[in-house]
Amino acid sequence: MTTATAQDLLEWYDIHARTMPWRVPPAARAAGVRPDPYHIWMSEVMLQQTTVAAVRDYFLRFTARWPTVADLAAAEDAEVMGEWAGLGYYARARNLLKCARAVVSDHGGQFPDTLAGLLSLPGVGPYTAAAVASIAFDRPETVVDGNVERVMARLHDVHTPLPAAKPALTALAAALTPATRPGDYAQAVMDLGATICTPRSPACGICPWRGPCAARLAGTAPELPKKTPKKPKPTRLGIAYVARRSDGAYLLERRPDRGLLGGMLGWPGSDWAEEIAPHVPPLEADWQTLSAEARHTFTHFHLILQVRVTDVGLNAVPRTGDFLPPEVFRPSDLPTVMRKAFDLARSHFA
DNA sequence: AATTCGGGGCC
DNA sequence: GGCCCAGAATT
Repeated sequence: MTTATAQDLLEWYDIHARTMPWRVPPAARAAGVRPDPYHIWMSEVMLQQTTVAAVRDYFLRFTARWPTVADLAAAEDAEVMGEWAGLGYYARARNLLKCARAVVSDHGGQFPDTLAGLLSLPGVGPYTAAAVASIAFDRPETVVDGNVERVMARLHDVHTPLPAAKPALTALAAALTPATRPGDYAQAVMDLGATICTPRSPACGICPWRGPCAARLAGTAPELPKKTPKKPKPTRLGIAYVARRSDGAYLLERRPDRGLLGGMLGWPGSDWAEEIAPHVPPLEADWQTLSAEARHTFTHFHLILQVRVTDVGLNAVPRTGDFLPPEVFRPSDLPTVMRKAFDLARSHFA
């Protein structure tokens, strides 16, 4: 049994590092190229509980539209929320904008370069602060994400279930973090977790840490890390109202900043509960219920959304929401469940 | 310590 | 269907 070292992983990373739009490859980093802290921060926020494949196009659109943190700070809320639509966890988008504005107003447009400074920013927690500090500012901070938890649990054959095991796994990860190339090391562990030490059927035979891995020796790698079982998801019901005006405008409303889909554009409707909640339609009209419902699963419940549609004239006055004309309303600004409802309604209007 | 927050890709 | 994902904020 050998001992796991950061050096062994870095040598693997020098050859096998994945390519990502926000990443500076190890060879370029060695030649002195520094990552843009704005790019690292934005990619890390987008990557929270989100796959690299899902993030890539969003990252490219955001950085093309807002090339600097000052550009982003000057954006309208609705622009940023619309550009984030479909990526999920919309509190991230609200905090992204808050954070950009804080960097401009409180830090002279430069991201703090310490763990504590980064932790003070909205939407930046222990993981993201360590990622930006190590990758963008070359500080020896320890990133602990799902990949690191899995790699450490296997490397040391830890059977304590998550999340209880997190402090122990964090300590094990910290003990391995090197003083030199901490950013490359952080990305190397995550690449290892994403490509070799995967949740199912890990490729232990080609792992740079196959020698020192305790779980490989014990044969327990595929079943680690253990996790406490999660609660079943209930089903909730609701109604969404899609009103189309004769000029092509649609009746939409901005959801409150807190809670589910907070800050996002959506169709007026009932609350979502075990039964259809009592409510008043957003507009007095002849509503038609579509035969198909929109089905959608959120983090903690399934939703079956009944869709009601109507055509109204130019003089229609809504109780709630605003009619957005075609040149203002982009369906891509809608979160996914609202877009599903729109797709059903659109086939009705067509 | 538990819960609330999205969405998609993979079995 | 459930599981996973470069988690953070709230209660």
